[in-house]
Amino acid sequence: MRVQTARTDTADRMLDLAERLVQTRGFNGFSYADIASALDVTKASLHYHFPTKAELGRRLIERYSDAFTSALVALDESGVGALDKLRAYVEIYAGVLRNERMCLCGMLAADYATLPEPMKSAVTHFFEVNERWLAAVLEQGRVAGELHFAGPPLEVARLLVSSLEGAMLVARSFNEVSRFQWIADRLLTDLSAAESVSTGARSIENPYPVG
Amino acid sequence: MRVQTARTDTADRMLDLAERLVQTRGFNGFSYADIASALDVTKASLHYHFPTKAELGRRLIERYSDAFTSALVALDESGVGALDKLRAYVEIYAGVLRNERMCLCGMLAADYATLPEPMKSAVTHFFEVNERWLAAVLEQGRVAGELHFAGPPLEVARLLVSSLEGAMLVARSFNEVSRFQWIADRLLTDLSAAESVSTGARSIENPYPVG
DNA sequence: GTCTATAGGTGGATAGAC
DNA sequence: GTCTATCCACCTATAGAC
Repeated sequence: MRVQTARTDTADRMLDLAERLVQTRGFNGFSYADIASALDVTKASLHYHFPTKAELGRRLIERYSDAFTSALVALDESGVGALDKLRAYVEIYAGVLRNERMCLCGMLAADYATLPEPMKSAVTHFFEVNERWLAAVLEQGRVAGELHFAGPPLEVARLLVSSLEGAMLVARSFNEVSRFQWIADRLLTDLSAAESVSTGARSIENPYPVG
Repeated sequence: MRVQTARTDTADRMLDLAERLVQTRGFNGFSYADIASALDVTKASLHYHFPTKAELGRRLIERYSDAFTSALVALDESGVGALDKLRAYVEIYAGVLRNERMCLCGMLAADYATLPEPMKSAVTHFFEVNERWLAAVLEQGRVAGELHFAGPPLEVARLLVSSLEGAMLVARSFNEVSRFQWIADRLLTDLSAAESVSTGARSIENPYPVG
């Protein structure tokens, strides 16, 4: 059993940069040359670790999805209430946006038609995992009397995922994180109040700086 | 004053196809060669009408934005109520999605970081126009007692634009228009009911088949 | 207004030395 | 595991004939 010598493995650094490039420029908006020059390695070295761009893309989603899932599991094990879970969930998105990025899978959803098949199914799987987790949280909150909404939790969960992804997409164009924050706050307010009573100043803390 | 001879001008056909390619594959997901081969012309001919890809992109947004604005003006002049305006607005989006496309400017928002400057400002302008129009409709509906929401209309308008864009983005990945329709219906229901009472089957008619 | 031809560059990807 | 060198397909864009 051998621990990696380098603090950050080369392949990981490649993935880190590739991830940022996809999240900012899209899957068709960067090249192996971009990564190679930034990391001071050759394209050939990149191809050693990631034979094809399709494979690189697949690995990116895999890693991103796993990290996301871990964060959601950690939230479940934290024992906090449903509303706080939703706040933390929103904060993950906000952290991504603060780094001037779009959600990896939200970005890939835009590029969807041009993606190789393995990446396509990984993208939709990401959304489904998120929707299922949110649906469970919503149900938990409804049972606890903490959240109020009509209809199936999964349907509300889908509204949340779509709205947050869209809010990131648009807010990033304006380079205004506040655009995202206001929308996210309003979505949560509408769920936590018995009737639609969302006015005044809302703010959310900052516990999950991510990505 | 001379009417174009051809039923559809060549430049228009080029724009039509380029628009579809951007809406399905993104601005970095197609080439002049794609358009040329599909229309049976040469790349050089394309460059005659649209010297650079940046100029082609700018013209695409211009045309799309103008068509959208015309549709909104027509709605204003139709004299229908605020809720029906919102329904028609949603139906424009639904029509785009049914053609297996993403909103042009929603797609370009994903490609934003890679766009030439003139395209960037045209994209954000599109969103602002939509938000302003929606804010006016929301205010109209609130005054008429037809819509119920708290806070500034512009804030709710931004929620609507972002949520609809996100719903298109995600629904297109699943190739499920119904995902979009459920979310859009729920958004409108939440605005039209005094309290959040959205259950059961909702449906919306189909008056604006669009691009 | 459309064509042929091509420039000049970059894309993803591979062979083979070290 | 990283390099040099290279392939070939494709990219945006232009020159100049018709």
